[in-house]
Amino acid sequence: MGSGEDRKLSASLEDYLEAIFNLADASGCARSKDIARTLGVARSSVTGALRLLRERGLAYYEPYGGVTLTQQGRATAREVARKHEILQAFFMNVLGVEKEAAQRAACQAEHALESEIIGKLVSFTDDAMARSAGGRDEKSESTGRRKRSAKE
Amino acid sequence: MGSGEDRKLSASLEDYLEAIFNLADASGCARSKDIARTLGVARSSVTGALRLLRERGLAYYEPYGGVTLTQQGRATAREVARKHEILQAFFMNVLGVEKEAAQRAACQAEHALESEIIGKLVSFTDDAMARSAGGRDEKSESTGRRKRSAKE
DNA sequence: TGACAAAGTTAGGCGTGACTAACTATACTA
DNA sequence: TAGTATAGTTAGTCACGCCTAACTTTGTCA
Repeated sequence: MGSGEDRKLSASLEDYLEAIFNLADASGCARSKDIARTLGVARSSVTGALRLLRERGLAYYEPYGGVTLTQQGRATAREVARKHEILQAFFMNVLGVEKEAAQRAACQAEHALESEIIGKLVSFTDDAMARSAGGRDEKSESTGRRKRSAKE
Repeated sequence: MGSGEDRKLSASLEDYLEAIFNLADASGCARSKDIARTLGVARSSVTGALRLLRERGLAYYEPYGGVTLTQQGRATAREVARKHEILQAFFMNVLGVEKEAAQRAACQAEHALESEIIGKLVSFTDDAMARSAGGRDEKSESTGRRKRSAKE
């Protein structure tokens, strides 16, 4: 049991991972300050979280250096981000929830639901969208899952 | 700000409230031991939670006495239980998730979703059920929301 | 009515996740 | 290059939510 703890991540650490993933995706490198701003926590809380992610083998991180994710960290973050997108798409496109509220709800629910249910939600959302579109345009834009650039 | 704190309840306290509500519903009175068994926690954890619920004006509770909910406690518990039922119905009846998994997922998600989304989920689940039944039998059994005896 | 079992509480501890305050490192600019 | 602003870390604290161990209260029964 040296480096990579593989216990289930807490909701909080999943949030950090997702934030780092999105920031790195947008600007190449995640800064501690930006992570703090994104998640609405103090900078010192970020430092603590980064240490935990490093201990678990999910992030590369040196004090005063930048933060990047390990291969495993990216994989986990991508899974969290995927859940988020699927849930948000369901709330918006199927239930008709307004974007901000859908965003908030997805943030909460992404930690609560297992992959089995997420999988069923994807099929369901895609079907519902296809049904409501009545086949008139190209299919399955529902989950908006084609945008992430596939680095790694 | 004397007795009734009205800050948002933690997921944990919502669970306690729901358990007390269901136990009292089933057997008239919630025992500490049964709450512990229901939630899979130690008896001492229940004692702590009961004190918090009392401080917030949600439960009547005397050491070594029984536990009952206040009017506000019952209202809150009913809302949590309602969310649970709606979510479980959606997972089972719309997504086709197996009962145990739906139960588990509802337990997690009930704390994450606000009333607006739950409301939309009700309409959606009812519609979906009516659609899939093709109007052949009486409508809106989907959410199974007619069983709770309406005391108070 | 005294002994015993079951139920419940108290005390103390641990992990997590946040905070503030104060410090250190880094980067910018005059 | 010295001063200063910004970024990041460390130290200390707090609340929450759980645990175990030991204690107290209550109820039952011979």
